[in-house]
Amino acid sequence: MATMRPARRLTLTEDVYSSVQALIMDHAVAPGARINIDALARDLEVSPTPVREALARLEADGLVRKRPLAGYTAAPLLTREEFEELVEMRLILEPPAASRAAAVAAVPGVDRLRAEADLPDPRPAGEGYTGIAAFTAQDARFHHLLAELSGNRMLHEAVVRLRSHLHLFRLHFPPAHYGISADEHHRVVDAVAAGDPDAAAAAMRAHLTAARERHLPYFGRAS
Amino acid sequence: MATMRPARRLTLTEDVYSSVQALIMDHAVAPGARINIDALARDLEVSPTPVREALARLEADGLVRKRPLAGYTAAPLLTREEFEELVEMRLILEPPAASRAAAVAAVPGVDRLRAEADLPDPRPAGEGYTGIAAFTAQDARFHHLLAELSGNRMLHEAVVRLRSHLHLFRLHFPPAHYGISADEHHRVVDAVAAGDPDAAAAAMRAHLTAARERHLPYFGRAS
DNA sequence: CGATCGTGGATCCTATACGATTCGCAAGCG
DNA sequence: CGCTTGCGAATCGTATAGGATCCACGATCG
Repeated sequence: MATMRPARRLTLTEDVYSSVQALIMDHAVAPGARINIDALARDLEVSPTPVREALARLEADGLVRKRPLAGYTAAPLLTREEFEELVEMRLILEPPAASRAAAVAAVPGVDRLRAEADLPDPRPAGEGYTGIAAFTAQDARFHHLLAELSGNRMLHEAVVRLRSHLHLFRLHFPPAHYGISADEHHRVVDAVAAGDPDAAAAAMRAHLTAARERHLPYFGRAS
Repeated sequence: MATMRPARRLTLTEDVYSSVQALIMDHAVAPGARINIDALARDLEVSPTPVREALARLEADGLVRKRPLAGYTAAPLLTREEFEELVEMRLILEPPAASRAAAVAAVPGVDRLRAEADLPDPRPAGEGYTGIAAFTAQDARFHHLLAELSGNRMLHEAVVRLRSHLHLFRLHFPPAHYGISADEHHRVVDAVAAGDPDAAAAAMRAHLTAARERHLPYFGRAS
C-alpha cells in the first residue's frame, strides 16, 4: 500500500491536458491571456515538461496559440466573422451527419440520442453558472452523439473538433431559449428515428439556422 | 557572422515536426512501426524534449499514436472502410468549398488556382518515386488552395486536416490517370472562374467520385 | 514438454539546471 | 515634452540526469 496516489491517470500529460481545457472552460484564464508554463507547472504540481507537451496538443486543437520565444496565450474569443464561419461550417457538416444517422438508424443509438434530448431542463431556478454549463454540456453531447451515429468516424471527429459549444460557452450565456432548442432537438430525433434522411437533414439545418439567429444579437454590432 | 546555422527556424520543435512528417511521407518509417524518441533525437541532433513536443502535436493530428508507457508508433495505413469514410468526408467538405469559391470568385485567386492546375504533367519518364511525389504534392496544393479560396478558414483547415493526399500517398501509387485528374481539375477551375457555384460543386463531386473509382481497385478485396 | 515466474535490458517519463531571447521600464537626447 | 536607446528581469527553449515501468528472454517447476 505504498503508491496510492488518487488521480493521476497513466500519464501526467493527459491529466494536464484536461486540466488546462477545464481552466479555459471555467474562464479561469481569460481569452488572450498569457499562460506561464512554469507557473502552471507549479500550480498543478508537476514539472514543466508534461505541461509543455499538453500545450503542444492544445495548440494543435486551436485552444491556445504559441508565439515562438514569447510563450503561450489562450485563444481569443470568436469574432463575429468567425462566428459566421463556424455556423457555415456546422451547416456543411451536421445536416449530412443527421442524414446518415437516419439512414443507418440503429435502434439503441436512437434511444441514446432521445434520452439525451429528453433530459429535463437543467436550469435550476435563477442560477447563473451551473445551469448554463449543464445545458451547454448536454447540447454538446447531443450534437456529438448524433455525429457519432452517422457511422463515419472522421465526420464525428470533425464535428467534435469544431468545439462549437466551447466557443459559444465562452462567448456569452443566453439564459433563455432552452426549451426552444430542446424542441428542435426532438424534431431531429424524430426524423432520425423515422429513418428519413432528408427530414433529418432539414431539421438539423433549421436548428442550426435558428440557433444562429438566437446567438447573433449578443455580438454587439447586430446586423 | 558567428551563428550562421543553416536551417533551424525559430523553434526546433517546428523543425522536428516537419522532419517527422517527411519521414512518414518518405516511408522512412513503416506504418505501425515504433518510433523511438531517443533514437530520433540522436538522428536529428536535438534533445528529446522538442521531439516529444513535436510528437504530441503529430498525435493530435492523427499521424502517430501514443500508447502510454509504451512509446509512439506511426499511424497505420487506411483500411478499405476508412478509405470509404475519407471519400464520404471529402464529398461533404469539398463540393461546398468549390461552391463558395465560385461565389466569391476573386480573380487573382482563380489565377493561382488555374496556374496550379496548368502545371505540366510532372511525370518524368519511368521514374517510380519523384514523379509520383510531385504529382501528389501538386494535387494536394490544388485542393488546399481551392478550400482556402472558399473564404472560410475553418473549412480550409478541415480539408487540410484530412490529409487525404498523405494517406493516399502512403497507400499506393497509381502511375496512370494523371492526365485524367488534371482534366477534372480544369473543369472545376472553369466553373469557379465562371462564378457558377452549382457547376463547381458538381465538378468537384464528379472528380472525387471518379478518383474513388480509380483508387478502389488497389485495395485488394475489390467490391 | 508446456506454462509460469524471475531477472535483465531498454524505453519512457519526470525532474532539475543552464543558456538565449524577448519584453518592460527608466534614463537620455532631440 | 516625445521618441529613442540601453539595461535588467522574466520567460522560453534546450540539454542532461535519475527513477519507474514495461517487454523479452531464459530458467524452473508441474
